[in-house]
Amino acid sequence: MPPKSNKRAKLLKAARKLIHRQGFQSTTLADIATAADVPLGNVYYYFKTKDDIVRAVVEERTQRFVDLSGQWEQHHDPVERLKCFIQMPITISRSIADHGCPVGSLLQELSKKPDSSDLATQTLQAQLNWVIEQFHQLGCDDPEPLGRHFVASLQGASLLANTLNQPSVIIEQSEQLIQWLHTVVDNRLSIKVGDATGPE
Amino acid sequence: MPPKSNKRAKLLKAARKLIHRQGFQSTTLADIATAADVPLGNVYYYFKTKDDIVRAVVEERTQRFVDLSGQWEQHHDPVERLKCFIQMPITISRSIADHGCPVGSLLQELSKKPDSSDLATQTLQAQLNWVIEQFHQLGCDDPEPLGRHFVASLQGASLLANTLNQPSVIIEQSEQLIQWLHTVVDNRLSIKVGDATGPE
DNA sequence: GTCTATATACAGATAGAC
DNA sequence: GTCTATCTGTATATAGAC
Repeated sequence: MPPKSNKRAKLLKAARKLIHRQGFQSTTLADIATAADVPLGNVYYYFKTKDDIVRAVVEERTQRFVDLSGQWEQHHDPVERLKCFIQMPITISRSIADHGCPVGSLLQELSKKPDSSDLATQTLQAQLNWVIEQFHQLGCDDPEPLGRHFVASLQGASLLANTLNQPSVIIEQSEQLIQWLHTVVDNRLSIKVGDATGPE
Repeated sequence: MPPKSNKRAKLLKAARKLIHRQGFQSTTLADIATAADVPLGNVYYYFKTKDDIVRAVVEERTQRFVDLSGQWEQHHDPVERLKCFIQMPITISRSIADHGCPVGSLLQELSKKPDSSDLATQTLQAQLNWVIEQFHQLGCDDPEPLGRHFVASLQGASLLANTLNQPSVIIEQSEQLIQWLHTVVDNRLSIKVGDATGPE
């Protein structure tokens, strides 16, 4: 347990950063090795192939989201949890304006790669499922389209912020999304109040 | 003027298709040459470098949008023109579900390439400017955020349709966008009616 | 576990005959 | 203008010493 090397972690961290900045294909193993301060030949002790590295990066990102969303469970109101979700891209809006959404841009690249489509969509799928679950818990009759709109809005905002190189686009569109979220919740309440067939 | 070879056009067409399916970096000149039925060495007579090819593809796409939007001028109502815009992704929704938005996915890839950011964003910038102009002509006080929301919604929908491999996501989100468009127009009218400082 | 040196493959680009 | 053969660089991956 003790002197276990941290080289694998250093490689993963370097890979995550470089893949976000340069894309997967443009990032060479030599780039990653140099950034992690590990000799090139040693990389293969930790990862059999380059594909193994990107798989580890994606799975780490997915796990990170699972952990984060777990923390958000402390909020009893799903609306508050969804606002936590919106806060994510706002926090890294500078980085998104510079290099795109780390989830969305890698998804686009990997989805064009043969035999990688499951891996490609893994993180966004997890986010989408979680978001839909929140709308479900809010008692929305049809949570799927709402969840898709929610996730699509943020992905679209990220792409546009990247296009214009303006982090403010993320903030601006997030505000519009929060307004939309409130109208959705308000409509649902008014329906529930007047609808004897609703839950409770 | 007479027997001018069509090889350049065939190469461009093949490049457009392959870049959309495989991405720019994964598409080799040999791929393009084979698909266009042109010997590899002959490609360089028409395009100095591989970067020249992708530049031509992007500029062709931008020009195509300019031509299309020009046709839409026959509609006097900007709302009708915006609906024409929405119709674009719907028409190719199967293709988007399979390979992503041809504009958005190439943008993400090129924007990570050094010295390509202007080219990368060219087509989406043209679309965004045109959309904003429509909201401006509608008399909206603040057309920029509205235009960004409009474009972001469709890009987000395309990414999600690709993620889920479901063309229906495009249709579904487009319907939500049209509803939103109508509320924007209705609000603008009610404000204009009650606002003595408005235009006219 | 770590690292140097290198094998292998392939893609962009060029030379030069026709 | 067209095409074959090939050069050159570079990236993944491996061999094998330590």
